[in-house]
Amino acid sequence: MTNIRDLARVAGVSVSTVSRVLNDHPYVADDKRQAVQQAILELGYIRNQTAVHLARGRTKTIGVVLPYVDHPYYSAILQGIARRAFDAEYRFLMWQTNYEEERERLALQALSQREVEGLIVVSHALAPEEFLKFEDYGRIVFCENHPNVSTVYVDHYAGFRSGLEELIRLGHEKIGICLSREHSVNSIARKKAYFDLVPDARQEWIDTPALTVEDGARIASRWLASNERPTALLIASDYVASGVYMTLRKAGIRVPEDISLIGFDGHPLSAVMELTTISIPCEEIGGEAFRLVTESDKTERIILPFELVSRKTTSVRTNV
Amino acid sequence: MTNIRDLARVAGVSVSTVSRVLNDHPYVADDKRQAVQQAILELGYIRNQTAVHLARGRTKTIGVVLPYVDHPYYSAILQGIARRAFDAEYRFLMWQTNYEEERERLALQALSQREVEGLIVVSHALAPEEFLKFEDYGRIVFCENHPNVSTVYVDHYAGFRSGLEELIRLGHEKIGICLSREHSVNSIARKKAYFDLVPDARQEWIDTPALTVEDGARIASRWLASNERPTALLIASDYVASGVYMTLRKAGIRVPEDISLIGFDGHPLSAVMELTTISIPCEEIGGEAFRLVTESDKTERIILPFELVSRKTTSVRTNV
DNA sequence: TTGTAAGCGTTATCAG
DNA sequence: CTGATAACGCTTACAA
Repeated sequence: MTNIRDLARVAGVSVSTVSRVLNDHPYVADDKRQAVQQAILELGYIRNQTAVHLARGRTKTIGVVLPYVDHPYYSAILQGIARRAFDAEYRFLMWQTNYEEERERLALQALSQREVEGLIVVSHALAPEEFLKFEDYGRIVFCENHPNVSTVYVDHYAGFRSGLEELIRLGHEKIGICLSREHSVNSIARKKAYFDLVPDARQEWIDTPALTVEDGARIASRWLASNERPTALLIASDYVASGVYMTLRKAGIRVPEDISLIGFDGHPLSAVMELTTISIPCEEIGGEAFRLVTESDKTERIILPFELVSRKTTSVRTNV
Repeated sequence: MTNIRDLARVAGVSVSTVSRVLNDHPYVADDKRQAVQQAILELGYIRNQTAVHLARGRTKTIGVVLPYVDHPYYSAILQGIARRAFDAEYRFLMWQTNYEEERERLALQALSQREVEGLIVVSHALAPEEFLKFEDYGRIVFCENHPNVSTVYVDHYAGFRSGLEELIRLGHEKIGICLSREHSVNSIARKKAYFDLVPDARQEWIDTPALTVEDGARIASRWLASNERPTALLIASDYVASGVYMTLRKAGIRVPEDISLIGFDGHPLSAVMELTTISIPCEEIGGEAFRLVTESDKTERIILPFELVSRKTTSVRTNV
């Protein structure tokens, strides 16, 4: 493999001059520059990035920790990261973790080993403190609301609150909620909003996990089988809400007459399904997280807005 | 930053011994091994992967080229790649291209610059030959059916054929198809199946692009507005099919009485929507592609199966 | 504007 | 089993 030294020899210059040409430095005489470029062509030289990384002491690569790729919320965030990374000529490595702590630790290890310069933690199982132990090795940005960390997030307490307020306004009293995971920060915030706002909030009306369309089907079946049914459901994901919606309709339940449904995320699917939803800017979360991890030099907290989008799955309570 | 030399000094051994300990080589005396391990703890040593990469001449990283992350087909493949990569202790860099040639070229550049050892090209805009020019730098595996390349794919001609045969068997004559992109290899194969099999195949009954739920809504509107309507639609993605389905139902069209619908991919959504679909093993495509790019040393072609899953959106033609 | 030479932090060969 | 020492391919003071 031809290297910078071969180039120098053929071009009749020193390696530093070659390096300067390669990096578009000023102060290189035109004839030398051309000689180097000529040699590059002649020898079919291609620069070895790994060597550049080592010599520069940086990789222009960040790491992304997320539980699943195959889920609209995460893939939307990833899309946001990918876009910004491309523009900034950064690369990123991804750790798809299934929420397994061991996998998350591997990302942390990569950070300490200087493989990546920073980490975007989209969602995680490990305690935030575990991540912060590695702060010395590079910036760590979360996409969830933890105290004292750099984070880009949506206020899920307020988000859920707005959904619940809407349902209460519509006359609903028996309201159930569906949470993605039992103990995630987001779920805890959402649960708090539920108990704070809904007088008749009940533990048994909290369903979890709510991550996939299949979860939606399960939640609907459970609702159908229960003897005291909520008249409204606030569901932490449009995907899941779609599953609930379709399964209920299949069973002859009328939405919104028999039950009101509100989803979350504002996924394009919700528009086509005419699902009332709380829309959040997923791509922007990813984009901003990328910005923080690469550009910011202090702990920053960015709160992105949500918006209640009323469509056809919510209405005034009509039954008991 | 403490390095291998510091370690050697503190442990009272040579750097080679340290390296041996680090790499679990045999032939290291127990006391020296322990001395090194002691030093590692003492100095809080962490190995620099970039240096390892340079010295070893390999990065244990592959590249993935794909147009969008935020699409169930691609994210499912990505999930398959991610899983296998994790197990094999490989990392991967992703180029999210929007089908822009310039972006695809950057992935190729990374291959030639030895940043990645191989490339999985899930879908692409550049001609396959452009990719093959870079074969010297590492293995390139496609997830589409091109001649003379390593590839993992589903026979989309046969897949579409099976869907069309089903519709014909059900008595449909006026059949339309929806293709993801106009000129992709998959679309060409599918179009061929259409013209080969459907006697009354018409150019105007081919709708494209069909990639997003919104495309589904558009396709449905177009169908509603047309004066000669197909009685059946074979749609290249479940996502799009869902959009078509919901939009038609909204307009009072009965599925399958008024129109039969078949989707593609076998996405979980199709089950909940009771969509007839042609199911393919997306994750396995990714997984096998990873295997080929990292393990195989010859041009290999792997054809993965599809399966027609009949559900509630197809029936015998009842109207004209 | 250019060149020399010392890194960057490892691995790996080869002699002992 | 162990240690010198030469790679790996590039960047970057520093001196000229």
